[in-house]
Amino acid sequence: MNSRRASPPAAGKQPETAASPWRASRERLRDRALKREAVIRAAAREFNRKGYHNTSLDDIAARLEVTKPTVYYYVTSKEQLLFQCFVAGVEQIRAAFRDVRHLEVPARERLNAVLRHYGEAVASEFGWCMVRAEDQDLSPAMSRHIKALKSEIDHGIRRLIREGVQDGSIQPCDPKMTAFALAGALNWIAHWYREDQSLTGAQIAAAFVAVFEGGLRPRAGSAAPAVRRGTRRRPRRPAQAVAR
Amino acid sequence: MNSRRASPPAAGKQPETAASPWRASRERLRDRALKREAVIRAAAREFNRKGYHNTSLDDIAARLEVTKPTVYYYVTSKEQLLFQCFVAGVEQIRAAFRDVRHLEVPARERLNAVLRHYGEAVASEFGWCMVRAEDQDLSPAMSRHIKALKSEIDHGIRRLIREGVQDGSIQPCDPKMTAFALAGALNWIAHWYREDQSLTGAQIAAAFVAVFEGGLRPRAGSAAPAVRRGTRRRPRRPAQAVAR
DNA sequence: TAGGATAGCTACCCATCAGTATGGTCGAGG
DNA sequence: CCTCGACCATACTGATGGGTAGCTATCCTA
Repeated sequence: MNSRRASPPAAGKQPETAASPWRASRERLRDRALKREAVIRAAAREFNRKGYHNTSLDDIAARLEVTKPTVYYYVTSKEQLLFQCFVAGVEQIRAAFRDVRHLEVPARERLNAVLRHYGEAVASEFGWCMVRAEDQDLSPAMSRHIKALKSEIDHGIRRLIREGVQDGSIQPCDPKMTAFALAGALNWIAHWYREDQSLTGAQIAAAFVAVFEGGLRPRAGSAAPAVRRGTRRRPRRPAQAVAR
Repeated sequence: MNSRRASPPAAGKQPETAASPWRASRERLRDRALKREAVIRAAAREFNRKGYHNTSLDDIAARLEVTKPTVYYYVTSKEQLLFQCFVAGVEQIRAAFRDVRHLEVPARERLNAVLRHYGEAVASEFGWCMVRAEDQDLSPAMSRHIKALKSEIDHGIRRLIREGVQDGSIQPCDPKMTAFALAGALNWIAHWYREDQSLTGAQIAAAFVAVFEGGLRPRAGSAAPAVRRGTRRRPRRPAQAVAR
């Protein structure tokens, strides 16, 4: 992603982008914050690939072409690493809420805008960490912190739904369940996006929003002509293909 | 830790149901399958509480008031334990597909029936394992197996969606994205159901299906009267309550 | 009542991995 | 040139936990 400082290639193996800042060994910039950020990103990528528990700090260090104590020079623990990844992801979503706060459009459109950003965040490199950071893996303090952030987002969605119901732009519904359904669908993107990147996060989010908006049941005046029955029994395939 | 053998109460702590079969010390049924099932269920419960990696086999054994080698007497590895839990959950969903196969109703109703069972399965005690069993935690062989099962379910949902579009009972849409959205929302139940069991799995699933069916956008002839604007800016709360 | 199968326990091995002690290198300032 | 501090490596510790070796107790069968 960022090949900093004019050091030619030197790292010819991993197709990963983002050459580590340490490579430019001579003119190494001594900007702590930048390196720390690189550590966080590397951790996010490894967590994303192998999961939190299957990633050792040696792995992360190796990916940066440094050693474990170097990683510990920038973060205090593995747990903090996960937490930072989580916060990085969540911050994108909080920004989405701030962005729509001042829009003078019906709540449903504000909600859709948030959901689109939400989807992009989940498909981003921090998406996995954000979605999968489990309270069980963290100290009670950090667990509380994460829950609070998640709850904030959840209630933000619920509020938009309530407002939409009030201003008539959203079908009357249970805000809590609806928020769970929407957020769940988007969160789940993190589970399959890694294996199927045929669409961008924005495209997926847009497709999801379309599904949420319209619903499954055909609308009057929509494309589908009528309730024509008939195709309800298919010819019974002999053996269910389990293939992949 | 465990006072074994005919000791009446001794374990007065956990409100958990399902007393371990070992308690009935005298007339203990020597049905391997039953005990093995108890091991699987205990594992599912512990995985559900603390996550796969944070659960040791000693934990599971302690919960059953036996020791680790006893657990290994019924399963060959921790990995297999997770796999069995996964299969137990997935089997409920496969059964749902079989059940609706012969219904003579529009595909949307068949889909809804599957989704309701799906939701119940996710909220069941195996839901967590089914949803969270990660290929990274399993051997390549089991990983492939799990992927195949997941793919089978995914394609089953897609097929119902396609059939619904054909028979006119479902709004035209992209079957793949729609299936992902539906399954994602339902899968995500496993993440919050543990902490919020105010509703049963069936109730949640029904609520979700209602959201999916109707969509967010108000329908003509529905409750919401009109597009009455007005409430779009709230009085701006002073400090966003992050509370829980 | 001997003998085998079943079922469970104690005690152990060992690989992994988070985290650390310690010491070396390099640039900057004196 | 010398020293200080920032930065990073080598090499270690300590604990956890998956998995096993081998003994023991009970029951069923003959």
